[in-house]
Parts: sequence; C-alpha cells; structure tokens
Amino acid sequence: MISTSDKLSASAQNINLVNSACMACSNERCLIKKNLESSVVAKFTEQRKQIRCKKGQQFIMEGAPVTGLFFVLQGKVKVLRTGLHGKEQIVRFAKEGEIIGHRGFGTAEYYSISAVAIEDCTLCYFSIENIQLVLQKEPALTYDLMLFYANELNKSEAKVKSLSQMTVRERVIDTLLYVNRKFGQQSGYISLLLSRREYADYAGTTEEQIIRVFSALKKEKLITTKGKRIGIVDNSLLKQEISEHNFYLDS
Amino acid sequence: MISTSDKLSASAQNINLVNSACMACSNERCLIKKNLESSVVAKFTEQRKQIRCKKGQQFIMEGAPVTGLFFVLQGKVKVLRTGLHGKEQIVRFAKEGEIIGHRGFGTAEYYSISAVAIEDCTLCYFSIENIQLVLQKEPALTYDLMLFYANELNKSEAKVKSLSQMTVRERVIDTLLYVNRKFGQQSGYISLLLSRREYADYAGTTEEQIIRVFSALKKEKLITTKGKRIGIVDNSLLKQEISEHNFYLDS
DNA sequence: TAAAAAACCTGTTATATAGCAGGTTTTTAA
DNA sequence: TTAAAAACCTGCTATATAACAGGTTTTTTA
Repeated sequence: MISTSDKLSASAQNINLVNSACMACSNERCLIKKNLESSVVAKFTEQRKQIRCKKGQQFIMEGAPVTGLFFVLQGKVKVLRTGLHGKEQIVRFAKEGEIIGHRGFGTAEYYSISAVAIEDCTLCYFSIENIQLVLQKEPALTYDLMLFYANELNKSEAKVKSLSQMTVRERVIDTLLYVNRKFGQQSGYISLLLSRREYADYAGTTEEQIIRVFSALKKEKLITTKGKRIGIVDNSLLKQEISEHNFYLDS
Repeated sequence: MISTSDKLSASAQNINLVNSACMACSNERCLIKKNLESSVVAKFTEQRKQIRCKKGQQFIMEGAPVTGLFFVLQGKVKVLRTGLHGKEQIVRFAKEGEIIGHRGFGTAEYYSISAVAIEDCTLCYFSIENIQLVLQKEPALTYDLMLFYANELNKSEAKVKSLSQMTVRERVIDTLLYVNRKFGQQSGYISLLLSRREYADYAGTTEEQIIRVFSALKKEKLITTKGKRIGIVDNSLLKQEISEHNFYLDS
C-alpha cells in the first residue's frame, strides 16, 4: 500500500502545469480555488485529476465504495438515489464549482447517491486520502467545507419541510423556482433542459402530476412551454404562492 | 463592543473550576469533551455557560438571531420547526452529548428551528464568537464538527427519502425504531414518553393515523401500549417491514 | 380526590394524488 | 427524411390519507 504522502509528492515535476489549471479556473465559488493561496492547498491540487463525462454518463454509482470527491469544472449534473421499486429520486442539480460525493465523507463507506451528467461535463477529482490529508493541514479549508455542509443541511431540511407540508402544485412551483434560480433563463426559457419525469423525480411526485400542474400554470399565464422547454413568465406571482412556507433559502 | 479575545481571557481565574466541569463530564460523544486534550479547546471551555431548563421550556426560538450553540449535558430535547398553519414539525430528538442550534451556523442569521425540553434539562452554552475563534485555532475540532454535519446531512436526506417513498404505516414504524434505537426501553416501554401528536409531528402525518397504526401494530402483537407508553415487542419484524427502503442509518 | 384538561380512540366522509390506458406530439437516430 | 423511440398529454378510476365529529380514557392540577 502506497502511503498518501508519497502520492502527494509523486508528481512534483508537474507543479506549475497542474497548479495553473486551478489558478486559471474561473469557478470562484469552488472551495479549492478559494483556498488556493495556501501552499498546502496549492500542493494538494497537484493531485487533481480531470475527467470528462458525456451526457447521460454516470460517474458515481450508489452503493459503490467511496474513493473520492468530485468538483464540477464545467457542465451540469443530477444527483440521485434509487428508491423503492427502482423509482429514482433526484436529490439536487449541480453546476460549475459544486462538490459532488461529499455525502459519503467521513463515516460512510459507500456512496449513498448516484451522479449523472445531464450535459457534457468536465470534472475535477480528488481521492479521499488526499483530501483528508489536506483537511488536517489546512483548517481554513476544513472550516469552509464545514460551512458548506451546514448549508447543505439547511437545504435538505427545507426539502423535508416542503415534502411534508406542500401540495404537489406548490412543490412543482418550488422546483421551477429552484431550477430557474440556479440555472437562469436563456432567450425566455430555463437553461436547464429537463424531462417532465425528471421534474417529477425532484419534486417527489409523478410525471402526470407535473404535466397537469404545468398545464394549469400555462393556462394561468405564469409559465410558457415549448416542447420540453419551460419559461418562467411571472416569477413574483409564483414566489408569492409558496411564500407562506417561509421560502427564503437560495438552494 | 468587547472583542472576543477579551472575553476568552476574562475569567482566567476560573480555569480549574470550569475546566473540571468538562473534564468530569461523562458525555464521551460530546465533541468538546472529545477534543479536551487540546489546550485551545480547554481554554475555550472556560467560556461555557450552564443553563437549566424545565420540562416544556423553549430555549431556542425559530426566527430569533443566532447567538450560540447548545450541548445537551443532561435530559431530552425535541427540535422542531413551525410549518404552515402553525402545524409543528419535529425535526429530531436529542439526548446527552448532542449539539443543538448548529443549523444556524455560518451563513444563517436566524435560527431555523425551535428547541424545547421534553424533560428537565441541563444545557451547556457557547457563544458563536467563541466557537468561531476556537474553530479557527483547533482544526481537529473543526474536522470533527464537519464530520458531524456530514452525518446530519445523511440523516436528513434519509428522511427526505422516507417522506417521499414510505407509506404512513412505514413511517410510523420507522419512527418507532428510531426512538427505540436512540432512547432504548425501560421495563418494557420506550424510555421517551411522547404523545401521539408528537409521533405524528415527527412522522409527518396526523394524530389519528398514528393511533390507527398503533392499534394495528398492537393487534399484530408487534408493539404493546399502556396509556402513552409504547413497548416494542418484535423489533426484527418491524425492521423487516421497512428493510426494502435501505434502512441502515443509525439516526 | 375531584374537577378540568389533555390525550386517546373510532367511524365516517372528503379529497388530493397516484395509477392506468390510450392517444398525440416531439425528439432522436438511422 | 423517415422510422422509431421517447416524451408528452388527457380523462378516468382507485386509493391512501387527511379531516371531521363525538365519544372515552388517562393525566394533570387545584
């Protein structure tokens, strides 16, 4: 078994080359990028591996042993877990700068989620051993990661609340607002192209219900649709409808 | 405005006295206790405040500004958030050694939950400023706290899954197993005394449903009841019934 | 220990939502 | 460009669960 410190120094000759990859990276929200002034973190990024993923490709398998952490360099990803009777549940969507696979951190031996590219992606990969090493050496990064987890926890609990207290229509609206907030619109339609089924898997309902609610919202001129594309027409009215549920998390 | 470092040195004369409180503490699972060998953490515990709470008393108010973190020294606590139409939702139950109020950490300005003592409690309190100070100085503690958050996140997402994919009966069983796992039984009944309403608020259903499921489980000789007291008769059969939902989290 | 309050229970009804079936449109790929 | 596949849509039905109402038992408190 090769020790982790060996690995960390193994590719010393690549420092400039690989560092420049992170240095040149424009994902300001990336935790690694944010802590790059630390020499420990900078050295850590030598161990970074870059992975390309085609649309539809799965790069984390639920139940597989946890080997490392992924950061989205470019592209969009859906994070999901397989539920009862194979029904898949979409946990969240991720874009540039976001961490994936952190749920398996620490105690968990196996990934509790799967991750699938919803468009062609470039991913940064770090092994668990390297991460644990750098976290022990760089408290600022650990602190940032802790805050990230705290934030994720808040979002997850907001979802618990939404599932247990919102109607299907409200959850669909909540989902639309979430996707729009996160990915924005381009020429009048949400930039993230999802099937009705995927909306359902995120909102915790069925395809048919999504279709029904979309139809209703369209009739009420709150959204427009064109095939799979969804456009938000009246954001504030949609927000208003779920405002009683303490909608305040920018998740 | 008094600087935080001033506060940390203010009660230097109490070191032995106050430290001994944490030193003598028997909550081995407490993160503070676990990191007490660090002099930074030991010094930090000087700032600990002890609070007593009567049964039913609320010590964190949803929406109030975040001032600090609580640790349960003794007693049992329910953590809840107020939902739509005043319907309360119980997020979790806490016992000795557990952290409360961490959800407000970092970005959040206001507590997203309330905390109420379900029996007489003794709490340890630390202000946010002191905690942030000690976290910056003691990476091991930060790391532990990070893992704690990661774990909480897993539990929360397990709950998302349970809410969206389990039937009411399954959720009730899940709740019974959770409470039993966490608080155990005494003379044949679960040590935590909850009303049917509280079970409902945790399981995400209504009082009536809880009562119906309890009746059914009683008829099937899986549990016994005596007033509010619930006894688990056949743990393994109950587990079996929800096993398809990947029941593996000791939350 | 008696009165009041809280908690518990059961039957009935209402309703939101899931599931099914069969059709149409859109997208993908040969 | 056309065929096949995937995605979308609508009406109908089934069903799990919530809500209501009115009663009983248990617990609390004065």
